Amino acid sequence: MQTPEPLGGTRPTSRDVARTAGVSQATVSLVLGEKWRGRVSERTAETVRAAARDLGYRPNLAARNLRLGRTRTAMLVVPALTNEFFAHVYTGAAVAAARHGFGVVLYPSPDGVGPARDPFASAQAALDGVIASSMAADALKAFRGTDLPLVMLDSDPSDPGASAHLNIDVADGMRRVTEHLLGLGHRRFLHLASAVPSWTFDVRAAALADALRGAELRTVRSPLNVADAWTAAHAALDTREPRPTAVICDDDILAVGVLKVARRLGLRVPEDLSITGFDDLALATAVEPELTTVRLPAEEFGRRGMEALLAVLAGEPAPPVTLPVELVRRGSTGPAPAV
Amino acid sequence: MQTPEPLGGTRPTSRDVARTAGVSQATVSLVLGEKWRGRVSERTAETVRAAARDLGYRPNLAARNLRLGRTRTAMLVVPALTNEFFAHVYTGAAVAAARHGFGVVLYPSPDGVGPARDPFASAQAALDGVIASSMAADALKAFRGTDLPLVMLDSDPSDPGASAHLNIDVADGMRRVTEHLLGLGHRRFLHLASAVPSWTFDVRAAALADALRGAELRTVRSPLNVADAWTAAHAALDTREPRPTAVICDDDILAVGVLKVARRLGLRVPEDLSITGFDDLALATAVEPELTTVRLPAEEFGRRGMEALLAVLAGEPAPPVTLPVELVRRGSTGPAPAV
DNA sequence: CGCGTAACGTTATACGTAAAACCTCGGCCG
DNA sequence: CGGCCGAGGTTTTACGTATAACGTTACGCG
Repeated sequence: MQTPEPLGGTRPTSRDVARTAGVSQATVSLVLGEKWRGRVSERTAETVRAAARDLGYRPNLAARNLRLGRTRTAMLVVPALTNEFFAHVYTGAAVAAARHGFGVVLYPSPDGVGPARDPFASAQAALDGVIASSMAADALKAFRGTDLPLVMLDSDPSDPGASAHLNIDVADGMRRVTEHLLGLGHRRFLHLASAVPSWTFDVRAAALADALRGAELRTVRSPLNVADAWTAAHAALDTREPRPTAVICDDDILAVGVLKVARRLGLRVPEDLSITGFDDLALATAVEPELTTVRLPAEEFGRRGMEALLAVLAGEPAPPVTLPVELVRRGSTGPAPAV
Repeated sequence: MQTPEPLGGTRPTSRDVARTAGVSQATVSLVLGEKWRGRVSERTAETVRAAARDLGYRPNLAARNLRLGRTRTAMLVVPALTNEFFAHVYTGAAVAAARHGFGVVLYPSPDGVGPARDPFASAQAALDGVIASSMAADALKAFRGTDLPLVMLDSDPSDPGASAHLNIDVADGMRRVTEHLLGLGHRRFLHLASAVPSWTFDVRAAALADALRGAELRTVRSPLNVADAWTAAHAALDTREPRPTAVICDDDILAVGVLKVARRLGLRVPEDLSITGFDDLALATAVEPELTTVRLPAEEFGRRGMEALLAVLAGEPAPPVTLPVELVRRGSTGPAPAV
C-alpha cells in the first residue's frame, strides 16, 4: 500500500522483503536462513516471513551460490539414460541428493550425440562434485585437472584419481551364474561380452574364465544394443561345430538379442540353449521365457554413490564399497541337453 | 614467478588471469566473451588467452549467472526416467539444449519417491524456463505463480497457462490402429487405458470411441507398470462372455502385460488375440511376437520442446505444434478369429 | 553505581563476472 | 591548427546474497 511493490518481470529480492517488513536486508537473510535462534525476536521473524510470503519471494540461487562458493549440485556422468540401468542409477542418486538439499545434473549427452565439447559450458550449473561411471571414460577426461571431488562407479579401486570408489560385486555374480549352469550340466559356454571398455566388464571376463577352468569357453564382444547383439550372437551360434549349450551375457539387452537369435535358428530355450543376463531390467521379465539374470542394485548404486560424494564433501572418509548381487533364476536356463 | 599464483583449493578468477596477462579484468572478460571485435588488439587477446590457458581458468558460473540474470538452464518435468519414453524425451531436449549452450535439469523425483517438496530448493540451479509433461500434473503446481516460461507437452492446447504447446497426434495414432484392426476383421475390442490422468490419454480414449462406433468396446484403466497391467488385463480377459479379439493398449508396457496374460490363459497371439501398444519402446521388439504399435517421436518431442522454449526466451512466437505418428505393424496383430 | 553481557538488530563487505562509462593518444580532415 | 574520431584499453558499478563486525539498549549483579 505505502510501498509500491516491484511489479512486472523483476522478481523481488531480499531487500524488497526487508523494506516491506521494515527491517534490514541482513535480518531477512538471517530469518529465512533459519539461522536466527537468539539473534532475531520471534515477532520480527514472523513479520519477515509474512512479507516474504506476500511478495512471493524466492531467493536468487545464483547469488547464493556465488556468496557461498558452493552450489549443492552434483553431476552424474553415465553413458545413456535410455539404458534402463542408468535411469535407475540416476533415480537413486537424485533421491538421495534431494534428501540433503542437493540437485543432480547429467553430463550432457556423453553417448556421442550432440556437441557437448565443454561440459561446463553446457551444464551451466556450477558443480560441487562428480559421480561418474567408468563406462563413460571419454567424458571423464573432461574432469581431469579439475580438483572436483570425484566418485567413481564400476572402476578399478586402485585408481588413485578418485575421491571414492563404489562397485558392484559382478565377480560374485559371474561365479553364481557359472555355479548355476555347471550344476545344470553345462560344459560348453559362450560369453557374449560388452564391447564398451570398462573395468566392470574386465572383472566379469576374468571371473568367468577363472570359474570355468576345464570347461569350454568362447568369447564374443558386442555393443550394448539389440541389433548388434543379434549379429554377434548369430555369427557365434550358427555353426556346425559343437554348439555352446549356454550363453552368458554381460547384460540383459544382449541376452534378449541372443534369445531372438535362438528363436530364429530354431533353438528352443532353455531345452536346447540356456541364456543368462545381467541387470534384471524390465526386459528380463517381458520376454518368454523370462531371463535368468544377475540382479544389480542399480538404484542403491546411485544412492550410495551420492552418499559417498556427500561424505567426501563433508570431509568424512568414504571407504571403497562393493555392493552384493543376487542371482535370479527364471525360465531361460535349464538342464544341459544331452548331446 | 614474480606473481605468486593462487595455489591450493582456490580456483583462479578472471582477475588472476588479468594480473598474469598484464591487463585489466575487464579486458579478460571481453576477450573470453568473444566480444572484443575492434575493442582489443589481436596481440593482447592472444596474451589473455594464453594466460587463461596456463592458469587453467574456468569462469565461475554462479557469478556469471548472477551478473547476467539468466542461467541458460531449463528444467524438464516428467513422471519418471525409468520409463524409456521419457528417457528419450530427455535425450532430445538435452541435445537440443547443448547445441544452444543450454543445460537441462530434471525435476527432482516427481514420481513421488523422495521429498522434493520445494523443487527450487533441490534443483539448486536457477532456471530460465520449464518444459513439463502433463503427466506430471502435481509437480506442475509448483510452477503456478512463477512467471517462468512454460512449455507444455501433451496438454490441452487451449490451456492458457502455458507459453507454448507441443503435442503428438495420438488421435491419428488411434485412428490408424482401429483402421488396421477393423481391416483385419476385428469387431470386439478392449481398451487398456492408462490410469495416469493426462490430456493425451483422454484424447486417445475419445478418438478410439469415435473410430469404433458400431463395434463393441470395453475399457479398463491400469497404472503404467507391468504388474498392475497384468492384473487388470487378467480380470478383463479371463471371462466366459464373448472375449474381445483385440486389445488396444495406451502404452507398450501395458501391451506386454497383456501379452503375458494371454500366454497364461493359453491364448495364442495373434491367432486368438491381437494386441497393440503405443510408443515403440525397446520392449516392443524384445517380445515374441513383436508388438504392433504406434511409434511416437519421443526424441523429437524433447528436441522440439526445447526449441519452443528457446524461441519463447528469444521473444519469438512459438505456435502450437502437433507431431505426426507412425503405425508400425508387427506380429502381435493378425486376422480376427472366426468365432 | 558501574559495568559486563545478553538480546536484537544494523552496517559493511565480499563473492566473480559483464558491461556501461570513461580515458588517452594518434591521425585526419576542414 | 583545432577539433573529432576511432582504436585500445581501464575504471567503476551492479547483480543478490550471507555473514563478520559492529552498535544500542536494558538489565542483572557485585
